[in-house]
Amino acid sequence: MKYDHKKIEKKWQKRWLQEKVFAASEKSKKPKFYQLETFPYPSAAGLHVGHPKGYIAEDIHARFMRMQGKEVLYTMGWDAFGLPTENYAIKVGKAPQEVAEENIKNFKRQVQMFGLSYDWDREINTASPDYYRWTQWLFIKLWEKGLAYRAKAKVNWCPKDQTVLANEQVIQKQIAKGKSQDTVGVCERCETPVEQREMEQWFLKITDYAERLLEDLNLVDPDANEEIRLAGAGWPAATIKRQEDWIGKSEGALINFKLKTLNFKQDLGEIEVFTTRPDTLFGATYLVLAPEHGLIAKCKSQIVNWEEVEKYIAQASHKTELMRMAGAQDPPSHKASEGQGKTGIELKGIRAINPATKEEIPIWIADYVLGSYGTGAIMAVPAHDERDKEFAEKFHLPIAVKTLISWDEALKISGGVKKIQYRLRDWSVSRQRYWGVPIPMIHCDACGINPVPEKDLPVELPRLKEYRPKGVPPLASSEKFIKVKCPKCGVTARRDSETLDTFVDSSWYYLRYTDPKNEKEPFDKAKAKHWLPVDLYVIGAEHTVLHLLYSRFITKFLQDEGYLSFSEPFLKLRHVGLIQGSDGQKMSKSRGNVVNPDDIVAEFGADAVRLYEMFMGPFEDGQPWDPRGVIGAERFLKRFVNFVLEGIEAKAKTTQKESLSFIHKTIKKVGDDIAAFKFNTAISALMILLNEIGVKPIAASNLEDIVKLIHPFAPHLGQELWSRLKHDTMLDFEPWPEYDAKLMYDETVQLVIQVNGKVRNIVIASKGISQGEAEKLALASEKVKSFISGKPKKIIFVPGRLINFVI
RNA sequence: GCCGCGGUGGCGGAAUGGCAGACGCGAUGGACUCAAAAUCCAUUGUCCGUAAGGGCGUGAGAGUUCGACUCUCUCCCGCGGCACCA
Repeated sequence: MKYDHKKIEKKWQKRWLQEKVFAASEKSKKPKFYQLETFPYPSAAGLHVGHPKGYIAEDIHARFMRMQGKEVLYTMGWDAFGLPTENYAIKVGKAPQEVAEENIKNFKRQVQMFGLSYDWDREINTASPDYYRWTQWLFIKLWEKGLAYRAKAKVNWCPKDQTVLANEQVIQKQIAKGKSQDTVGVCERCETPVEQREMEQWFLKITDYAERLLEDLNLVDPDANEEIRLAGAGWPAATIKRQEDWIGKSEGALINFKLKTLNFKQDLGEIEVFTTRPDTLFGATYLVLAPEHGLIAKCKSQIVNWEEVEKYIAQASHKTELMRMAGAQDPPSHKASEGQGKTGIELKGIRAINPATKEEIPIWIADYVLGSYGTGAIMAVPAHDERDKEFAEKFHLPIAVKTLISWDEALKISGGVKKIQYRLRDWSVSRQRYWGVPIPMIHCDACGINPVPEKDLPVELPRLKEYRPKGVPPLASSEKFIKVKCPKCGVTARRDSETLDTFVDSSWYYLRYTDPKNEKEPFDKAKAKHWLPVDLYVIGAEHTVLHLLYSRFITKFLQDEGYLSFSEPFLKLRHVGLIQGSDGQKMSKSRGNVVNPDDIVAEFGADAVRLYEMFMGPFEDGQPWDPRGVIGAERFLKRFVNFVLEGIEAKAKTTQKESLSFIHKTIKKVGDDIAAFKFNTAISALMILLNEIGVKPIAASNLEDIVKLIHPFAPHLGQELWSRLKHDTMLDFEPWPEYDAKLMYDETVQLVIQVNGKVRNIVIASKGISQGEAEKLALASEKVKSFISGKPKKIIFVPGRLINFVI
C-alpha cells in the first residue's frame, strides 16, 4: 500500500460520521469518562495550526480511554455570541447571524478534517435560542435568589467597543510616559484605554461564594476512592494559586476611630477602618479615606478647606482619563519618582483619636485607598507599611516608632472585631451591545424589575437592521422589542435592553452537553449526574481565572438549588501551550506568520500534522512551528506503514522473542505517557521501537499491538492498518494491549563502571550480578585498572546499574 | 515591586540523584539515479590527539553527595500573572 493519506482519511472520516461511531450513551454499562475542551469562538479568520493542538491531545486521550474500556463523552460546540463577530459583521455589512453561521460552518469543516472523534449529535451553539433560553433561565434563577442585582457602579467603559467590561476583561498595559513607564487599563480585545463611568449595571453576586470558591480548591476525596476525585487534586498548582490570588482572602479587623472636630457642636461619630495589622495599632499616625468615602460629604460643614477637597475628589474620579492624557503630554524631563508619587489632601477641621495612644491624628483623603475594598478607609502605619511611609514622607506626616502588640490586646483597646475580606468583586454582566443573550427582565414603573415568565422564554434576539453601538444598547432602539406588558400588573412596561457577557454563556455549557436537546429543562438531572463532573478539561492558560471561576460559581449555585449533586465541575485540568509562528512570535495576521491548517493537512495529511503537533515538545509549553517538522512526522508514518505491511507478509512465520522485551516496554511507556499528557515522549518511544525492531521478524499478535499503539495518534492510519490486518471492527473499541512486566526486562544489563564518579567503562553483565562479581568484572578491565592504584576507599554498588570505586 | 514558571548542541527537545544531548529537524559524506526529488546507509556538543584515548561541557558562582541538568543557597537573564486590596 502506498501511504495515500487523502484517500484513507476521507474514507474513515466518512464512516465515523455516518455510522455515529463515537456517539456516547448513558445506557452503556462501561464506566463513563467525560472529556471537555474549551469550545471555540468561531472567528471569521478560521483556524490556524495552533488552535487544534488541544483538540488533538484530547482526541488522543479520548481514543485511548475508549481502548481502555471507557464510555467516553467527548463533543464540540460553538461559543458563538460576542464582540468580534459583531464587529466583523459591521465591517462587512452583514447580519451577525449570517456571519456566525458562516464562521461555524468553516470551523466545523476545519475541525473535522483532523479526524476528531466527537459525538456530533451533541453539538451546541450558544447563539441558538434552544441554548440561550436556558442561559436566560439561569439568569432568572440567580435573580430569584438575590444573586443577580442592579447597582450603580463605577464601571470600566471601552470607548471603542462602546460597552462595559468586567474587571477581568481589563488588562494592564505599560505605556511610555516621557522617560518613565506607567500603566493603563486597556480593553483586552481592542487595547483601547478603558475609561471609568458611573452606570447602573447588572451584577452577579459571585462574592457570596468567595469562601467556597477558595476552600473547594483544596477538596480531596474523603473516601480516597480513585474513581471520584474532586477539584484541585487534578489541577496544575499554578492554576490553583492564581484562583486563590484572584479571590484574595485576607484576615484582619475592623477598628473604629472616634472623630473629633474643632467645632464641638456636632457629633461626628466614628470612622471604621479595615486593617490586616491590628497589631500595629500604636503606630497609626493618621487615617486615609478613599475620595468616594461617604463620611466626606457628611462632614462638609466641619471641613475648613472644602473647596480644595472637592477639587481633589473631582480629579480623582477622572483619574484614568487624566492619567492617560497627561501621559501623552508630559515633557521628557518627567522623572519616575515624581510621576508615580501618591497624591492626597488633608481634611482640615476634623481629626481622629487613635484608640491605643489616645492621640489626635489627622485625616487625609487619597486615591491610593480604594473605595471598593474593605471600608474604604485605612489607618496608616508608616513605621510598618511601605506605602504609608512613602505617603508620610511626601506630606511630612509623623512616623511613630515600631510598637507591636497582640491582636487580642489591639481588639480589646479599640473595641474592634475580626473580619475577613476578599479581593474578589461581583461579576458585572451587562453589555450595551447587540450580539448576545437578551437579559430576560422587564422594567415596570409600578412593579419594578421582574423576570420574563418562564413560559415566555426564550426572549429572542430580534433581527435589527441597525445594531451598531452608540453608547446606548442597540436593543433599546427597537420599539417592537422593548414594548412589553408587565407580567405582574399588565400595563405597558419595558424589556431590559442589555445583553449578557458571553462568559455567562460559557459558564454552564459543559452541563448542556450531557443533554443537549432537552426542551423542558437545561439538562436532565439524572443525565447530569451520570456524566458529570467533567473528568478531564483541556483549556488555554488564559482561562485560569475568568471562565474557570465563573463556571465553578455557577456549578455551586446549581448545586445549592438542587440541580446538581456535586460542587466542583472539573476534576482534572490541563493547559495547552500555544504554537508560535516560525519566527518564535505569537501567530497573528499582522505579523504574517500564520500557518493555515487547510494547506498543511492537504499536503501531509491529518495524521502527520497530528503527530507533529504532539511531537513538538511538552504539551503545556509553546513551541515555534517548524515547517520541516511535519515532514519528519510524515516520514515516520510512511516507514510505519511499510513496517506493518512487510510484517503482514512475513506474518505467522515466527514466534520470535528477540524483540519482545522492547515491545512490552513500549506498551507501558506509550500508555503511561498518554495518561500523563506526555505525548512527545510517547511518540519518540514509537519511533525508537521502529528503529530497534527494524527488519527483524515479529509475531502477528505483536504486530497488532503496535498498530494499536499508534492508533490514538494517527487514527486514520491505525484504522486502515487494522483493516489490512483482516479486522472489520473499529479499532477504537478494541482493548489496549497489555504489557507483561516480567517480559519488560532483558536478561543482561549494561553495567557502568566508575572511578571517583567518572565513567571509565561499560560492560555487559547479567541482570542479577552481585557486588562481588561486579567488582571482579570491573577490575578485569585494563581501562579501569589504569585509574585505580591501591585499595579503593569505598565501593558504591547500585544493583543492575553501576559500580563506583572511590579512590 | 510582588508571585509563578523556565534557562541543556545549529534548532524543537530527552534524561528528576547513576552513561548528558534520547527522538526528530537541519548539516556533512556516501549509495541509488542520465539527473533531481524521494528513499536508504554513515557521521554530527566542544577542545587536544594520526589513533587508542583523554580534557571540558546543562545561564553564573558556591554548597550537599561516592556521584548533580536533577537537591540547597546567592546572583544574572527570559517568559507569564498580579499590581497601591491596607
